[in-house]
Amino acid sequence: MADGTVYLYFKNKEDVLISILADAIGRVVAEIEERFKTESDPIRKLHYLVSVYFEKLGTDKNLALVTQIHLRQSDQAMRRQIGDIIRPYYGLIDHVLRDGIEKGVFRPEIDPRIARRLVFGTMDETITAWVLTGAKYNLLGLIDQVVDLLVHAMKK
Amino acid sequence: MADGTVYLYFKNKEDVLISILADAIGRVVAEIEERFKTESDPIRKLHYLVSVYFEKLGTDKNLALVTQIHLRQSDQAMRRQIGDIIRPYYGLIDHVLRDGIEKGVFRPEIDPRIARRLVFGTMDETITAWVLTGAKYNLLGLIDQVVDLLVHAMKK
Amino acid sequence: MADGTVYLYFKNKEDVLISILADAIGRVVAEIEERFKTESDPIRKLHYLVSVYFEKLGTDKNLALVTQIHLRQSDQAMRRQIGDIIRPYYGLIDHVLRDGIEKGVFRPEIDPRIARRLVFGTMDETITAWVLTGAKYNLLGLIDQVVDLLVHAMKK
Amino acid sequence: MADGTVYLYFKNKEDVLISILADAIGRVVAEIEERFKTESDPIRKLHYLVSVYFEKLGTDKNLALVTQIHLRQSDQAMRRQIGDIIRPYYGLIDHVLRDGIEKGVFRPEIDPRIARRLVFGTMDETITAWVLTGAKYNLLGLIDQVVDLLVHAMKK
DNA sequence: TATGAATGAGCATTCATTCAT
DNA sequence: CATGAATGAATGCTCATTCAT
Repeated sequence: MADGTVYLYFKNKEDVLISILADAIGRVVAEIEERFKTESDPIRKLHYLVSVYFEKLGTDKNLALVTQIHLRQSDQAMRRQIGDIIRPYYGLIDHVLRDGIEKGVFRPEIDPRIARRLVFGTMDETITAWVLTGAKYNLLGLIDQVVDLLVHAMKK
Repeated sequence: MADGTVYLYFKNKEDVLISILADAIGRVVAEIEERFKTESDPIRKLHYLVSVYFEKLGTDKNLALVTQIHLRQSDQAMRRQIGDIIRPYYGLIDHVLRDGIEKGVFRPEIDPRIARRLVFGTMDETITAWVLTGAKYNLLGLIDQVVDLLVHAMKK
Repeated sequence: MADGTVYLYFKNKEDVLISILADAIGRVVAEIEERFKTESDPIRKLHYLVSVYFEKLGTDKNLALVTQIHLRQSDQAMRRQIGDIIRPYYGLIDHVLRDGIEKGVFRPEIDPRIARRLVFGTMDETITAWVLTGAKYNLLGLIDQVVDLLVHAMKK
Repeated sequence: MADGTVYLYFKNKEDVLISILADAIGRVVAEIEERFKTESDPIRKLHYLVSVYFEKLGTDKNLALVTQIHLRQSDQAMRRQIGDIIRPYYGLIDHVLRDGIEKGVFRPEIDPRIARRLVFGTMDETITAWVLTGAKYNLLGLIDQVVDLLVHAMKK
């Protein structure tokens, strides 16, 4: 595909990266929401929250490069757009946390906003470390250990 | 300060950013190491690990902008340098985790490498979120809640 | 032509200038070598050596500006490249000088290295003077007089 | 001497280089003119013309660097000044040539303007080659061979 | 007189974007 | 629809010059 062809389908480079992110996050969120319809256990929900995200990025190195490397070089205007796109996923994390608290599985004293950063930050750091090594090992093999730590952080 | 002035003190733009990071991490690590000489409780060590880092960035918005925003736009060569600079801090995290496991405070089954990403990823995400809001609230007020989550994630 | 366009065809500004020189000298040398195949008289060879060089620069003011003005502002690294490019032409001068001495046309006591500087220096000075006047007169009209001086300098 | 001190004595960098040249050429011209008062042989005059110039540059590498390298990077305005400064030396060359023709030593058919380029071009090329090798050999050792070639170029 | 830290105009180069084909 | 050569705004850096001390 030639350089110029991109501009037939996207407004600019920003639009390309944003679209890739929006598409990926959209699928992740849709898949998780679908699953949540039939899943009520907060811990299994949290496990699913992490595994779908890891699967999507862990099986698509280029996508991971976009989200963990290229999108980090964005300016303020773009960062706002990124925020808008990720918000639904943040919403799912918040939902799981509140649900877990409500159901007496997670500690009621945790602040969902801070716990959300724990969850997303841990995932993000794990994926970035994996990308920067050149995706040499299997990211999916870390899911259980990551979820175990997150669950312990919040559960009663 | 004029454009050219910076080149009297730094080799290039990369050198400016790297020097700022190296200086800050150096101070953080030195301060923590000093404290660790008289502190043996892994949980209080972890608290200190987080608070010194938060204090350094939370009281210097420009430093936080450099570490959370500007340094993220770096190329591969620079990322390796950044890795070298942060490694001592990673070493401190690892030390606390191993020490906590040895002393029977943290669960022996946790993988320190993954737990390190939990610790650093949570801190990083928390600080980035703070910077992106324009540092409108006090970052230091989050220390106890962040540490509480991290401790629960790992303790027996 | 826009600033950036040149970088589609050349590595950098140095490459532009060097390529122009290499191309010109390459043509000059090829033309002279071709002629030398059927020419055995050293004096006529010397005449041809000068006239091809003068013709190339004397009919292309921009080329002359590059060789006599722009390429003189080069740094040490570039000067070495220039030396490598001009060497074949120097080789032709040396060939003519040695050939002339062998054939008993030029004085055997002349040092070819110094005589080469006489030949090239005279040509260079003549062309530079012409360029600096704005190429207001016909350079080619000087060929016979220049060659006459050079021949007398060396012949028995 | 500090950077700024230069500007107490010279208008700008151009002025520094120009002054160095003017001073050197001035001394060379004065010395030659002095000698010419008691010398009437055109060939010995030519020899003196070359040797004083070679001596001045050949015993002061920095001066040679200025005249052969630094002054070549000048712009049009500066080149005119350089021309004005060298003109007296050109005048001496012209004088010797005309004198030699008048006295029947040099061939009457030579054009002094072109012969001047032969003389100056050969000297210039010889000195530049010497500077570019790092002044590793003794320039003065070439005087006799250079003058011999120049004399043969022009004498009857 | 002398200093040298600070200056900022100038320039080579890059790269996201355009547009004639 | 697709191309890719051409574009030129943006930027990192240099270096001759200035000026407060």
